[in-house]
Amino acid sequence: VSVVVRVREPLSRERVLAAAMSLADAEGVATLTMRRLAAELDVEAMSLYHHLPGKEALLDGLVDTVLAEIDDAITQAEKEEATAHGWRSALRRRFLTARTAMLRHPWAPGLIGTRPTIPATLYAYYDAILATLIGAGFSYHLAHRALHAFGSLALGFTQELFTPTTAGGSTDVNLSDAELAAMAESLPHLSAMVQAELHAAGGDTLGWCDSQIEFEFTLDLLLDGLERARRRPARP
Amino acid sequence: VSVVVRVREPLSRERVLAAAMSLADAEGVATLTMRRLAAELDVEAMSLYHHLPGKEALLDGLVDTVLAEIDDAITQAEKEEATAHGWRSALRRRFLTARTAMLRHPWAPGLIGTRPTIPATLYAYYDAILATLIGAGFSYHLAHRALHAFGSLALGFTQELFTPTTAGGSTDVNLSDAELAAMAESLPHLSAMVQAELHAAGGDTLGWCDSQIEFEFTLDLLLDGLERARRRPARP
DNA sequence: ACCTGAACACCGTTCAAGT
DNA sequence: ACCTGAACACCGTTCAAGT
Repeated sequence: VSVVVRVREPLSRERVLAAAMSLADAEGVATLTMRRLAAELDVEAMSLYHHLPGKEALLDGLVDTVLAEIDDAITQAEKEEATAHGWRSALRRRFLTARTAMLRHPWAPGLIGTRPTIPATLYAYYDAILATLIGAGFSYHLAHRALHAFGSLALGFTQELFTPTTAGGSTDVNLSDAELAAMAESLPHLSAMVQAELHAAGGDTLGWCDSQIEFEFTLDLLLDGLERARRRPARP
Repeated sequence: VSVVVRVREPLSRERVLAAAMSLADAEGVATLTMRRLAAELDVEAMSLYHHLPGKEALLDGLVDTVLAEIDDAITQAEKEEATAHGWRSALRRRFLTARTAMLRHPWAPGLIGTRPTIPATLYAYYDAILATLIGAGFSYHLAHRALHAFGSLALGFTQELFTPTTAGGSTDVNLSDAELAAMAESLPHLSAMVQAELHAAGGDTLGWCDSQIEFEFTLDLLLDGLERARRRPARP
């Protein structure tokens, strides 16, 4: 008899991280358990511990991988080209590039926000931002404040509290007339705003709360403010 | 024989939430398990389910409680007084008030950020912000963008990625000369910034990364930008 | 009605044992 | 060396049973 032997590729830190990455992308970071991840790799949960110290290390590894992805996306050519157009467009470009990576991995912001220690990669990332600011004549003091002001925007995401995707009287939401009336009474401005914006968007629900446009608006607000602060050299 | 009977106060949703609140404040939201919370109340874990449908409801309840705390702190008198001084100082006051509540409950930002559904209380909170903006002549469109731009600032917290509290060569950090040199080489701008800022603060580590000042700086940056956008009525 | 013990289906992780 | 089974100490939650 002839026997086909399916040789399993040996496990490795890289293979484990890659599997964790696609599992998180596909089914969310909540489903990422050691047992489930092991099953995905056709292995027992305990085998993972030979390549990673534990789950915390796994999560740290995921964050590092995403940060590396961002850095890869910001190619040298891009950096130089953008720098030629000034610090403002250089950072704008950088943050928007980071954002595309974050959109690929929707779980990353939450993970980055809850990690107990700052990943070492992040320091290099901020050093690069600082290089741009200092090179443009920012004082260390103002550059420092700029870093804080950017906050999570520097990594391409925002902490959105207000996503009233289904709060309005749009067609795809089933609210009774009574409910709509109650909402118009208890939340008059919110209701009016949703109506006005939906009307302006021509009933196009996609135009309502376009996160890309909102992101760029907020970013430009900050960049403009910093540019003004930069030209007003006296410290407050 | 005389018998002293210690009558236990009966459980209630309020008592459970209050206990959860103080447990989270004292030991962090991570230690908040149904079993641990029950033990704190001198009761079995399963008793909690008579007053709350489950753990998700418990967490939702915690968020609602914090939001109610913020709303209580923004008294009517404050609102009116602040409104008399314009939308800018009204919102500034509101967001700084929210911040004090968040400082009392450091776990709240993380919880609010990860809750799957938006708490109903939040809609009322945003309706009040909108009332201020619209009353000041904001268009619904610009007001909408303002809400997104505020993001978590409206609830008094920021997603801080960069907290180099111990990254510098400060006295309370034990870095060898070799490590310092390595850092100065790999992270030149970050090192220089930390040095410059520590020197400017006169070696006062407290003056370095004062989160209150950083918060107000970012907030003013946004408020100034929105004020300029308000006076430039044409939509971009 | 309110509270409870035992049990179920999960976690991350340890450890001794396999090859 | 790399992988594994069984076990431990936890989770949230269900359910039948107590009072």
